[in-house]
Amino acid sequence: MQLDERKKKILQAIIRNYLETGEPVGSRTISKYTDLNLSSATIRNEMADLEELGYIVQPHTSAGRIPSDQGYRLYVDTMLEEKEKEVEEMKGMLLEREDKMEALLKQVVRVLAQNTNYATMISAPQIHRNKIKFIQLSRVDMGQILAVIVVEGNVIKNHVLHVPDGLDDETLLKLNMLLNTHLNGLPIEEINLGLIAALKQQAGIHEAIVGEVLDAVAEVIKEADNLEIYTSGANNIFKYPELSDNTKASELIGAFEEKQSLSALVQETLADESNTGIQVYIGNESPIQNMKDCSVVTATYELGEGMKGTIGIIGPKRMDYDKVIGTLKTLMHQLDDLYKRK
Amino acid sequence: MQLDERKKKILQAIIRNYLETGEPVGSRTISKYTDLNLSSATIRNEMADLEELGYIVQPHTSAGRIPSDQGYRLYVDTMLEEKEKEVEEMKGMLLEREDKMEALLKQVVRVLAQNTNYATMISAPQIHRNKIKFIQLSRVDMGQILAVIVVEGNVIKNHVLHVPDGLDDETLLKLNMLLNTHLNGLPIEEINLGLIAALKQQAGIHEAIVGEVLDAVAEVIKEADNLEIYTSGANNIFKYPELSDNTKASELIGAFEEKQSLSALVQETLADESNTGIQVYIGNESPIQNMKDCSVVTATYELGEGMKGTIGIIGPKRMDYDKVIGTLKTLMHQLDDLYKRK
DNA sequence: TGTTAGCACTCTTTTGAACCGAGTGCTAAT
DNA sequence: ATTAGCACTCGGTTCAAAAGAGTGCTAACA
Repeated sequence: MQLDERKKKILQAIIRNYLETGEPVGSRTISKYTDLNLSSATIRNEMADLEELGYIVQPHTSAGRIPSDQGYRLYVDTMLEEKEKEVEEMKGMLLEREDKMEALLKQVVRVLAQNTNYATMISAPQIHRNKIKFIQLSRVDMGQILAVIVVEGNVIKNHVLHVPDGLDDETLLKLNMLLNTHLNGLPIEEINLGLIAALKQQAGIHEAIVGEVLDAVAEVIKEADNLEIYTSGANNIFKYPELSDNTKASELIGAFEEKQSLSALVQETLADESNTGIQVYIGNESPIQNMKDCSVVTATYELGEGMKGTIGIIGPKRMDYDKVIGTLKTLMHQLDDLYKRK
Repeated sequence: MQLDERKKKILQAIIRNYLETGEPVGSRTISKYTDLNLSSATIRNEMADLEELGYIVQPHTSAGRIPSDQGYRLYVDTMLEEKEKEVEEMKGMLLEREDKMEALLKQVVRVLAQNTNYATMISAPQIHRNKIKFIQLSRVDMGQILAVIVVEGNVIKNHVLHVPDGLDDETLLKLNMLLNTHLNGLPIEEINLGLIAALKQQAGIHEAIVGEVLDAVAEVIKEADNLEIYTSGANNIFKYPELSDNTKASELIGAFEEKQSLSALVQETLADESNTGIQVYIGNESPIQNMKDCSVVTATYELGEGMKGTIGIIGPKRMDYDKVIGTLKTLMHQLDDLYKRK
């Protein structure tokens, strides 16, 4: 048996209706609300076929049909007709351009959640911070030295050193020279034990300071790993009864709070190199086990210089894929614009 | 009518029992489980009195009694006997001392949530950043200048300036001198339009740079206002049926995600100058409307130098006050120790 | 041969009645 | 002042019946 044009139309009608109502849809509904002009009986026959083909499912004998994961998948892959309306509103809200990255991301994720009524997340762009650009020690106070470390991508790390005995200007200058001549422009991987030992030796009695500075450098690298993730609208899941029973809600909220697990999503998304930059995970396809009753739509955004991040929208399987994907697309363009204008 | 000793004992028994079970407690239960040696009938009479006095409430005619807000209040104020057990466990977990403030706070709030099974929050200590300690411009790159601003409390702000035309060493030195001589040690309030104009004039063609630096200074102050709050264990509320119906859960989760509303709690707590540093808000007493079905216990912690922050525990009204208050107390001591050892 | 009307059948949801049990309030006895 | 006892209340449970939604199948039809 094959999926002919009429079956497709019926399937589409079933899914559309189910997306709206969240209730199983029966043959009469379809017969009335499509322009196919077929009786409910005919629809019934077709529905039996569609079920056999695996696109729809009956929760129980005397209920209507709901889309299976496979049905959603077909819908997303071939039947979407993006609608652009409503998305325009968002533009205005984002135009109040923000300088601070963190504030921008928080704003984006918030607007997105309000706009879609789903739970949303965004990961801060990952920056490959390989080279040390600049190191400087300055006296802030008697006994307090500020170490500033700048690595590629203008990621800056501050560290305050306590120097009980004080440090005269000359030594400070010498240490600065020492650090800069040896470390400036150096790829981080090349800082090895030998180099560290050499530095410490040259620093003489101030080797502790060099040690602390190197620790701070190490921390910059470490921070690159545990990427920051911002979320919003977690409580939107309560708008969908199929997700808001106690255990499911608890699991989802937990996953959202413990951002750790969301990073799996980010990894997965960044790894995949599809053409559009948008991916849809339906039910069990999701890389996060807790979200097997949800659909997850992710997008990769780029802020120039290869700074890539991930946006994710988590909702019920019957989410409004059209709208979500449309919204994400415009958002991606907007972030692009934002960067270019900078 | 008055609250004599026996009534107090009965009330205490009712509350204790209700804290454990979450079910309305009846007269027979009390008669059996206390050493008062009274029949259920007598207890019934006393309970009727206690209800009239407003300490307990009947959900419906043929149910047992549950404590009213007023009842909880009396219990918390006069009947607690702190038990220290269980709390010891926490010590170990915190001892892996963390240097980064943010990491420490996240760890604390997480341990606390796991330990108590309630939802928890912690606010980063508020620092009065009044004086500028140090300003420095350094060249990082051709065309990129890094401005570092340190204010009291060692709060550090970095800002990268783009200088398309470059800047020779001499000018850089001059600008540094200019900024430091005028701004170093200056209370932030004293930076007024006159001073700004004077600075800009002296900077001549580089007035734009001075402007940007001052903007960055302004931002440090702004950041002091929207204090950071970390949360954990929001999904613990699902462990208490009385909080996990759809609308309540949604509201609570929302409040937790939108940390904005939690700041009201912080303000309130910091304002109050009680002796113990621990406050208990029961039901409607809570400063946050969404939490009127909960109890909120807050503590103020101090990290020396007047850096004060707030810890909050949010749970059902029948929370284990003894344990929570005990835990908070030891935690406060621990944070104290942590600072002193630094 | 595809479509449709009709009907028996299935299964969930709703409704209502009966009943149970927990707990109270009150009265009368101790 | 305390208590035993009893009638009463009211939510929860159970069960059966009815309603409703939807299906599958058959037979008729174009």
